[in-house]
Amino acid sequence: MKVTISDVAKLAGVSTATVSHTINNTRYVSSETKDKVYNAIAELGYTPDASARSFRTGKKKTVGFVIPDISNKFFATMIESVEHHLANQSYHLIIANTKEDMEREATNVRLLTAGLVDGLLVASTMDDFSKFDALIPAGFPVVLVDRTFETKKYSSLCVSNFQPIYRSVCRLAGKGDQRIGIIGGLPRLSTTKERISAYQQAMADCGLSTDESLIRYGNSMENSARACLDDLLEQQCDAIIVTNGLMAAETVIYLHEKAIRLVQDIDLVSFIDYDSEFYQIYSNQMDSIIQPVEELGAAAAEQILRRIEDPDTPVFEKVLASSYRPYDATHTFSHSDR
Amino acid sequence: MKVTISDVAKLAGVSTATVSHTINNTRYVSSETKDKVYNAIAELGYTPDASARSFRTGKKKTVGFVIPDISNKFFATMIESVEHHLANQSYHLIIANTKEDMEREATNVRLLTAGLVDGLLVASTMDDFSKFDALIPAGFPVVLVDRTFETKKYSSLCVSNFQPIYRSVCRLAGKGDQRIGIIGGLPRLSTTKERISAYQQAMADCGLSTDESLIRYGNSMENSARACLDDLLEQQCDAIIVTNGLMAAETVIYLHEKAIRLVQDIDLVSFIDYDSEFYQIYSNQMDSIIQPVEELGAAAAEQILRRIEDPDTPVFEKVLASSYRPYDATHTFSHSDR
DNA sequence: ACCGTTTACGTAAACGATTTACCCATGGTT
DNA sequence: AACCATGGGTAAATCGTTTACGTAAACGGT
Repeated sequence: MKVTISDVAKLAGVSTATVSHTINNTRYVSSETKDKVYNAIAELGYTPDASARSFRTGKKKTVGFVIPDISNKFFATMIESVEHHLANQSYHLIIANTKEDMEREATNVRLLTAGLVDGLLVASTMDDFSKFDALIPAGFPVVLVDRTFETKKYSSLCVSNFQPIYRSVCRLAGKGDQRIGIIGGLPRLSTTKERISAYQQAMADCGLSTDESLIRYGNSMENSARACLDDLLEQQCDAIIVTNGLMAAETVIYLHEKAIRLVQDIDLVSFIDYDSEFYQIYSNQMDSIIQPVEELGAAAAEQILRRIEDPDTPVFEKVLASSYRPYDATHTFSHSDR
Repeated sequence: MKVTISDVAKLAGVSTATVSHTINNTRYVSSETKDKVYNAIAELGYTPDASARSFRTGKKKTVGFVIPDISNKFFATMIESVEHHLANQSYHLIIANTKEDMEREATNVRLLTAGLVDGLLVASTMDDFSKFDALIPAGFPVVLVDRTFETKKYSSLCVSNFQPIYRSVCRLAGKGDQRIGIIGGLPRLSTTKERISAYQQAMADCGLSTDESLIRYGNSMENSARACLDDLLEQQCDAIIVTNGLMAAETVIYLHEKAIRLVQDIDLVSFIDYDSEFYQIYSNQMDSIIQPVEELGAAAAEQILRRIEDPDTPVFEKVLASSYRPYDATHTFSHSDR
């Protein structure tokens, strides 16, 4: 049924070694022999079996991406970018969704590292490095993306979190806002910690109250921002900082429901996905923090491929700068047109 | 270095066959022997090698998903749904993005079917069935998703396109709209064809002009809706139908820029992603057509697994009903609050 | 005591590619 | 003429599992 390399060899009148070498360009083969081989391949419609190949060579030409939420635009764009750069090097991408569940992350990492992929990209939802570390076989190529741990054991790529938040607090303070609230993501994540601590430091530096009740945590899923907002509004906030694009959308919608106007009644600063419709609609009414997602994906793909090539590549860490964009009321899309 | 099944067998004092059988529950093993095996496995930290396994069995436990645009919310949600249902059966998902490029689709399908996956899900961007068909090895399990071809050669899952469009035209006509324009997706796609023909038929049935200039095609990428809108607005349209969520967002933004008000100045009907912020914000100002994406993904996963299990499963076709939701001005999110 | 039959496991041959080790011409050097 | 280098090819080992087949021991019935 299935046509194998020896069928080709037989038809071409050469050995399987020669067929393999001509296919893979792995040593000189005379052009006449090459022709014979290629003709036989064409005639039989032969395709080398990928399983057999990766079994023998140990290379699978795949990388895994363990990610918390595929349908979150931020991660979806990252997947797209990673896939694009991997495909260029003829690698394939296997994705595993964890829904911010540590158990699912563990299962997926175990499965993927057990011979399914050559390397792993992880945006981890783990609260503790050792839990994560325990899942990785010694020497397995891993690159942490977006979320990292304190250790220098694995390479990591992320996006600046501290600076844009710090700056935005300062700007709000400069405008006269006193009570500035913040909605963070899951408290266990490195990104959340960095953002919250930037906020706290900036508040302190600006001489503003660092009241605990101004800090709330959502989970970036299931509309959790609403509860946070209820709390913050009760605190009479002049401004609110939202630390991801999903919750930003929830926030805007909820404020509208409550008839609280952006700019006039409350200032909003938010992480937001640049390529979303949401950005286009609201970037004239709130300060935006934009993360370079494409670049993050590109760099992650590049790094994991490098580590797969040479597992002894020294650990690499990079922080890509996010950009902070104060709102511009003259932006093309203006609600006040109506 | 690597610990294999025979290391385990040796340590446990049994044969490799026994180890294999205990791991896979594939024949009776006494509980004492089982214990010996499991102890040896634990002691050595053995994990069966997936490549070797899939080489031997021919099963890779993966399915490929060839998709036109990962960062499009519609497809991202589908990926999420598919991944979820596959993971439940301990299958993995390999994704390949085509960006609506037929060449890339061809390459990806070829690569994936050459031993990388057990089955393939495709939302094809091909204009011609035979081009697609030529890529698929005989008997390879394939399920077409969302976009299909006229033939009954492959199973397909899609979403109703005709009915909601037909209904929306009738509703608009009933409201007194005369010139109803439509923005379709890529003309070569089955979804586009169905939607356009529903539109044409409904227009005719309602006694309205089926002027060609009321039909425009965008490409669901790179802001192509704007050009379409320019044309349609020139045609003095009372209403516009937009056939996917991405272009719907573009449309709303563009109309705002032009200070054309929804409802008052123009009626809008659009396919829209239910779980998007966009839906929450605008579903009170335009009629929505909502596709059951989750269900589509679930059904697709189920079908492809079935075909992988038994390639002789008769070809299966299903159309899931989209829902048509006339707008409700009393919807919670109301712009007029402001 | 003898002969099936079951129970519980072992032996060894695949699976299909890559790759190593080896071979045989041929031609050029001493 | 003996020797070596090299180009172009072959045969066979190898990767780690699964699985068809085999078999020894225990059992039970007559």
